[in-house]
Amino acid sequence: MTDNTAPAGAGSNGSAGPGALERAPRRLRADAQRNIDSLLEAAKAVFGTSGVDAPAKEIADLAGVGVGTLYRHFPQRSDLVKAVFQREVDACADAAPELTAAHGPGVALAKWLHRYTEFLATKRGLAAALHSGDPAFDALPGYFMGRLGPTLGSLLEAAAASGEIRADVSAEDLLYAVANLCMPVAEEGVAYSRRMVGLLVDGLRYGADASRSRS
Amino acid sequence: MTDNTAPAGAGSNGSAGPGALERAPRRLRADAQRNIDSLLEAAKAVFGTSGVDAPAKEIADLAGVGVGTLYRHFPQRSDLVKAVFQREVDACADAAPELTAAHGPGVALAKWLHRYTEFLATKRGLAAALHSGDPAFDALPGYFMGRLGPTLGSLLEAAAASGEIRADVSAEDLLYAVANLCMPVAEEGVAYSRRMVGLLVDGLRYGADASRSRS
DNA sequence: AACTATACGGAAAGCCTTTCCGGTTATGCA
DNA sequence: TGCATAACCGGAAAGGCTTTCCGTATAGTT
Repeated sequence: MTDNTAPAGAGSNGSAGPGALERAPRRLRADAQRNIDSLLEAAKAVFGTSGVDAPAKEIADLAGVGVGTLYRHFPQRSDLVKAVFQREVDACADAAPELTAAHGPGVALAKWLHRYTEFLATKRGLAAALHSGDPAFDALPGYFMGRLGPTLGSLLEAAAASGEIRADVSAEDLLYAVANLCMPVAEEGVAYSRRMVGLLVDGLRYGADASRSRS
Repeated sequence: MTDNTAPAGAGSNGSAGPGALERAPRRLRADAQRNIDSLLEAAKAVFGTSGVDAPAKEIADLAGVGVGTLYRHFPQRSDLVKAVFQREVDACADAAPELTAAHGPGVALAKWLHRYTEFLATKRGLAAALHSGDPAFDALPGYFMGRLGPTLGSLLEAAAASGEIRADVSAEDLLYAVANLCMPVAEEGVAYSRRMVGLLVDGLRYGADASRSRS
């Protein structure tokens, strides 16, 4: 639990110094770090129960802190969501190399997309948040794209090069499309999302040769 | 403008008496009907400007009535949305026969799905509302399914029978999927939705023979 | 032990939805 | 035409949520 996720402000340190993890500005006061941990834990629990757009107070109460504290550490709701799911997003991105090593490009692509689907579909409300238009979630799409875009880009490129899929679909488009298809639908559950993403993947396969000769 | 849409309560009169259009309970008082018309007109305008989840007050103000009046005639926000888009949804459903007459089953299906896409994608926030989970919009998905489900069902059946698409996808799934794909995406506009729906349609074509022999 | 930068917590402000009811007005009847 | 009244109007009020703000408390330091 005592992970030192750097919230609010310490922007995704893509270009940090050598080895420096996130100690950029100063050391956090002990109680502050404790509260951040409590908040992340509480948020994780509440997100699972009531979705990512649960009332802020619910999270603060469960964490045993005031709402003021929550907002100071995570000024935007998306900051909290980002922090909570960061590890899982990373894991998703990291799964690509293994899949590439174990399967052909086309299969690797398909399997990775289904893994991404699984992640999104089981996080109640996450997919919706990605497209809500609510300014509170503004930063999320960018974060997802930045983290997963290159990963999917490589997979797509490889699969297209091997002629297994068409070459005219961008990684961003696909990430958004899958996220959209993972929106919860009345009654239906994850199974629906799986089916539809499968359909989309088949669509990628459909015009494979044509698009290749065209480009 | 002076259409006599029957709001709130006068459920879709699928089984009205002979010729009776919507005079079921009683005649509406003249000012009431006037206000309903104003509200519909205002809602249409505001939906176009600020999306379907614009503040109720904004609509009431533009219509020149109090919020109380709005809520009396349209207790749920979905009632208002439904009333505003009813004609367009009907037009969408009615387009199917023409398409069927003019093209082969596969093409007719594809063209109809694109027409549906066009409708959704140009109504800012409509797609989002369909899946928002917000109780205010609860009735919408059912309405769309009920109105468009049978239409798409026929198209699918015909296309599957002719072997142009696989037979293992339901009309409901597809309606939801397209609605999902029409969710607005940063920067991109309708073009994105068109592309992705096209991909999905290609997915339908992909396994055509396999699914046919399998069934 | 005392001092100060940091951080806490909840009250307050602001926005939105939804309900409610005293006042108004259209409508049918004499 | 004039009246009685059911139907309808409009906005105030209640309740919920987010976000800001600031007096108070405390960790870390000397």
